[in-house]
Amino acid sequence: MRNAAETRDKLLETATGLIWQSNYSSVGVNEICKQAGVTKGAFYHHFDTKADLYVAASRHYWEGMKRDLDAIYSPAYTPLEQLENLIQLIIQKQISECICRDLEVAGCPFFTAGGQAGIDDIKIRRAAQEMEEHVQKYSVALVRGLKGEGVLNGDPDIEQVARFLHHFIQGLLVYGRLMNSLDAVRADLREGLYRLIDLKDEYRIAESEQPYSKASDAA
Amino acid sequence: MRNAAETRDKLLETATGLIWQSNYSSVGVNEICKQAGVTKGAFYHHFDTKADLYVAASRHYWEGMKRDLDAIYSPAYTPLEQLENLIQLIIQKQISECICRDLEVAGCPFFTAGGQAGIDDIKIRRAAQEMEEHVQKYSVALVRGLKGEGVLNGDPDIEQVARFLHHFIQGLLVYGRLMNSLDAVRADLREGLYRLIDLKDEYRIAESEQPYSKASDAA
DNA sequence: ACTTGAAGATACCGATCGGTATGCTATATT
DNA sequence: AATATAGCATACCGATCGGTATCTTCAAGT
Repeated sequence: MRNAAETRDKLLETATGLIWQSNYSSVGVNEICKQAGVTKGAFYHHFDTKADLYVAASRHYWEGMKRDLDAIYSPAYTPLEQLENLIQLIIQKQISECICRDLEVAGCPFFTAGGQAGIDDIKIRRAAQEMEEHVQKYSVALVRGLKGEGVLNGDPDIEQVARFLHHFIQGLLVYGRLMNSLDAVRADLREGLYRLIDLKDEYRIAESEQPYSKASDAA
Repeated sequence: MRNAAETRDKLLETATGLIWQSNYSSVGVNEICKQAGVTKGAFYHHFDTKADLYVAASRHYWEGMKRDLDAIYSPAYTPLEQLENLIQLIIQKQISECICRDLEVAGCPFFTAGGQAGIDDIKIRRAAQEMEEHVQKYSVALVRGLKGEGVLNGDPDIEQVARFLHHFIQGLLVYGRLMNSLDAVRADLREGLYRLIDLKDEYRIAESEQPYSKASDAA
């Protein structure tokens, strides 16, 4: 009974990290255990299968992301500020998540893994779908706020535009990861989102006048 | 010397198919050989490593896609028609590629695999980058044509918008695959692209008046 | 103090992994 | 016809795969 929760968390985070820098099927249980400093007996004491660990890690990861999203979508901010917060968060996350790794862009390991899962890996797929549903709610709220504020052109389908954001962000992050270039993400993120939500020109922020400097790592 | 090219092609296409319905690292050499009706000796006669097969399969896949792209981007079409062709091709490809498989949406296996590859799998990454570079040229040509035709609002950065298309399409296909819903792709593809290229309203085609019916499978 | 069960350690399981060594066979070359 | 080599088959390699069986340890409940 010596520190069960800590062992579990260590496994969760180690697994997330390893899956992050490669992918689900190429990361072995042995490797996870070794890096987590945990024996296999302990592993299978906490999780029935490797897939179950994955699902747990996915939820664990979402909890952290939920905190971030709650923060940037706080009612303390206007919808426009929330949008800006989102842009900054995406960039910032790539930096923080890639610390101690050799990647410039991480993306979301669980989402991409879910998109690559075969029909057989139902658990993996469901985990990604679950996260997708969660994040979609936040995006809908953002777009609804923007629309309510009257900063969008036309009369868009809110849920559809929310999906647009998601598609684009995911695609961009995969691209950024493929090219191993965070600058590639920076170059396209803002303008792409602006176009997808069709933000009125007068509310757009030019790339040259970004609020924070790129290197504001100060925690 | 009995039919070397055929054996090679069989391996290439079998590998592509298998990787398609799952992913690179979870598909074994044995499985590929078995399904291709080829022995392991034959496999390693044609390819040095599994990764080399993957790269070859990637190029083989690109050759087919290049033919498709050359067809839809033919000078016989106006830029607007080319755009419409692209939309139809993406949908159609998902249908044709998924025949005999249990997936509704396939996406591009090589691109997503490249995006998930670790730093170590340089070959896999390079293959995806290579294909990315190729397809980007086509997208640039499309956007340039559209801009030249004067059907786009504003004065967009052509290369950037071309990248936008790619990000969005890839993200959407991963989403469609995750949800296993081709309708999800259909629902967002056209409108998303329109917004990213900022096509003038008068040139947009409403979802309800699509040129071909959804079920036109006739080869 | 004694029991109980969670937490974890060690050793092992058959299966499969990517890859190799060697041999056979048919065709092309001389 | 003899030879050489591409094309392929069979058998096998050590390593690793996900998972299990069994054991110890330690802390809480009574």
